[in-house]
Amino acid sequence: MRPQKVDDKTLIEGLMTVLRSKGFDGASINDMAEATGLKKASLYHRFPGGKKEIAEAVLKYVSDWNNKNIAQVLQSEEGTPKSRLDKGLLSIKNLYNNGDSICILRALTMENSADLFGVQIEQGFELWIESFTKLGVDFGFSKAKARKVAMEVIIKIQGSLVVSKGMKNQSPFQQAIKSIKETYTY
Amino acid sequence: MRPQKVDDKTLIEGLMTVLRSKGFDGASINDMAEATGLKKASLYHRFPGGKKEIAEAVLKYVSDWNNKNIAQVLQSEEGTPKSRLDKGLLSIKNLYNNGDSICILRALTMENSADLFGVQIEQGFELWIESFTKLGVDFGFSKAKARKVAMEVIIKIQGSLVVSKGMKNQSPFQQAIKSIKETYTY
DNA sequence: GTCTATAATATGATAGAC
DNA sequence: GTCTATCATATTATAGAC
Repeated sequence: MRPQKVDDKTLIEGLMTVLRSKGFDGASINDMAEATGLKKASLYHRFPGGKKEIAEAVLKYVSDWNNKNIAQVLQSEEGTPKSRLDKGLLSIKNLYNNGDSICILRALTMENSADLFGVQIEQGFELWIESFTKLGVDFGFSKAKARKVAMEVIIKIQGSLVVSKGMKNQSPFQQAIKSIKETYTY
Repeated sequence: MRPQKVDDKTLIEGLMTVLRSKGFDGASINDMAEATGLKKASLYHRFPGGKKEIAEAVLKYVSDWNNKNIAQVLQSEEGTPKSRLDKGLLSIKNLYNNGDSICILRALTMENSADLFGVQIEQGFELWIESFTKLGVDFGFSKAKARKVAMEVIIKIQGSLVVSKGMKNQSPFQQAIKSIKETYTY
């Protein structure tokens, strides 16, 4: 065996970048090879199932990231609810490059990819909603109010990302993050 | 010349359905042929520029639709602001099949399509924002407040569509429409 | 204007050398 | 584990009959 040219994490992150900027149909194996520095056949060696397996691995990585940087941060026992909110929102800002990137769940929510990865996409959204709901409860909201606010938060993040990308202007996203802080602290 | 098999409007609407459910890269000319009942070569006859020209024609159709059903309705001289809001929101509900469909501007906001149709997409969002801003002014808001509310409305619509599609549940979209009415009437 | 047939290219995927 | 070479298929696009 030759030495591994690209480590797993770097590889997955490169693949994720391609998938979320081009979508499942728009991202060719060649695109992925160029982005990661591996050749097509090497990608097939590491993901024998081809493009579908690649997307599944990326979604698994995203799920792990969400658990670590959203769920665990927002629901941690340490720190005040406010400090956890700030930390979570900072992770989100970085995740979306301050409004310049698309959410990969959104990028994969087209007919073809939604058919293939519907469950993973659904669970991704669920995790965010549950995490923000629990945070709202810690802020003193009733369960019902907390869930309502959580939905509004997720919707605001997703919507502002769509608008920011469509209008080539990051401020809708940045404003949305600000207003989410106010939602919880006033 | 043989008789025209499909009229322009029916054709464009069929093409629009394919484009917004599969995206620019995901929609093949064959998909479009099947959806419209024409053969590939016939599509090339009517759109010599191929897929790009098809998408441009669809975006032109969308722009006209927006002018007629959003801009003109919201900014009409007739009726109360509230009645115009209700009429516009009803058009929006129908446009997105009550939360079951994706916004075509969103579907075409991927790297490839955004590069090709960036200006049209940008103008599409602009039109919505301007229209809702003017409506807000008619409701008695200051210009600044009206624009802020308009941005929140667009973001809420786009975000709720993403979440509804991702979670296979139309209620986020339906709730969003309700809450938009409240935004203007309380 | 629509169709069948076909060309040219891109893409997903595999075989086999190193 | 990575690579070059290759294949089969899908896709964009065109030619020419009706």
